Amino acid sequence: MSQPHDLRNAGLKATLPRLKIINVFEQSRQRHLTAEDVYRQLLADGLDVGLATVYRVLTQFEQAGLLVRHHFETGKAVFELNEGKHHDHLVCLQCGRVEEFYDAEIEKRQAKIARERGFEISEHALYLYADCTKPRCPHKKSGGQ
Amino acid sequence: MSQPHDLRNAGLKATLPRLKIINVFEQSRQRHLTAEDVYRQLLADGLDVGLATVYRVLTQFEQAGLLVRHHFETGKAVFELNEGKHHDHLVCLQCGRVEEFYDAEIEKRQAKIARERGFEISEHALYLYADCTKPRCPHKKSGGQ
DNA sequence: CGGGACATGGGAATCGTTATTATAGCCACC
DNA sequence: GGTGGCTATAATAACGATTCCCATGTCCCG
Repeated sequence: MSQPHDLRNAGLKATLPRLKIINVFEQSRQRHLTAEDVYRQLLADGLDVGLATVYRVLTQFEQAGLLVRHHFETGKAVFELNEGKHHDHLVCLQCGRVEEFYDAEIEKRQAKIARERGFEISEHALYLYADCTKPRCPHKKSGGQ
Repeated sequence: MSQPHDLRNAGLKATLPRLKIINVFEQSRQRHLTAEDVYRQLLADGLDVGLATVYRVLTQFEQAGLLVRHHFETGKAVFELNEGKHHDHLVCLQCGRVEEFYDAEIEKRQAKIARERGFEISEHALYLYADCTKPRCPHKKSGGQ
């Protein structure tokens, strides 16, 4: 589990809510969590935290580079631990699970397209939405935490 | 401009708000409009329409396949006419304008990635977010119409 | 043209998220 | 180890985007 040290390195005080929030991500079997997910998990763990604090801390963690924020297509934001290696997302519309992938050729062509139009890519988001209707859909929609 | 017939084909009554909303998209020089954009344009055109109606109709049009909805990263939805040809989006973070592009190689590799993992892509979204800090940023944030 | 079904408008409600503010917790310094 | 000062927190209000609700208006088949 995360050490106070991690937070200090990120320029953040090691408060209980912050430590617990990092912990939720490290313990969760779902990589991608909404603010609401994190909030409910904290309450379930017996920590009486405010929803506003969860939002504030998630944003701070994103700015500190500890988390990455995604918007998928629902309109609600989801967060995942930032492990340094960029990847894109394949979202299964049947079970809601998210698979990650990386394709160097796609990355290369994205950069080329932007360059041709006189832009510097600052970030990008590639989401594939798929139906895995086959019986062997690898994931079940878990009831979650 | 759109005919009542178009709407009837889509299974929708040809009401004045609906006809006008289609018209706003056909007349606008901005391809991508928010519900608010459409609403303000209708008021400017002298049609006393309700915002709720705009949202309702945009959703109906999306379901009928007349419009496509995107979420970019702002959280607000934008709509564009569905002209049948798929494309991806390059979003300028400076001026808010959207450029469209299509890259066959990227499309091919997306399909391949999904296939390798046993998925059928039902739709996908590729957004490149860019800073065009150069003085020659090709678009100014227009006040609209 | 008239009746019935459906669409509309207006405002209130909802949802996700952010701002506000008085109180509580963290930690550098002693 | 205590304590001051500064920052983080909880609670709630505010917020913008979107949806719901329902009395009224509009469309269209006959």
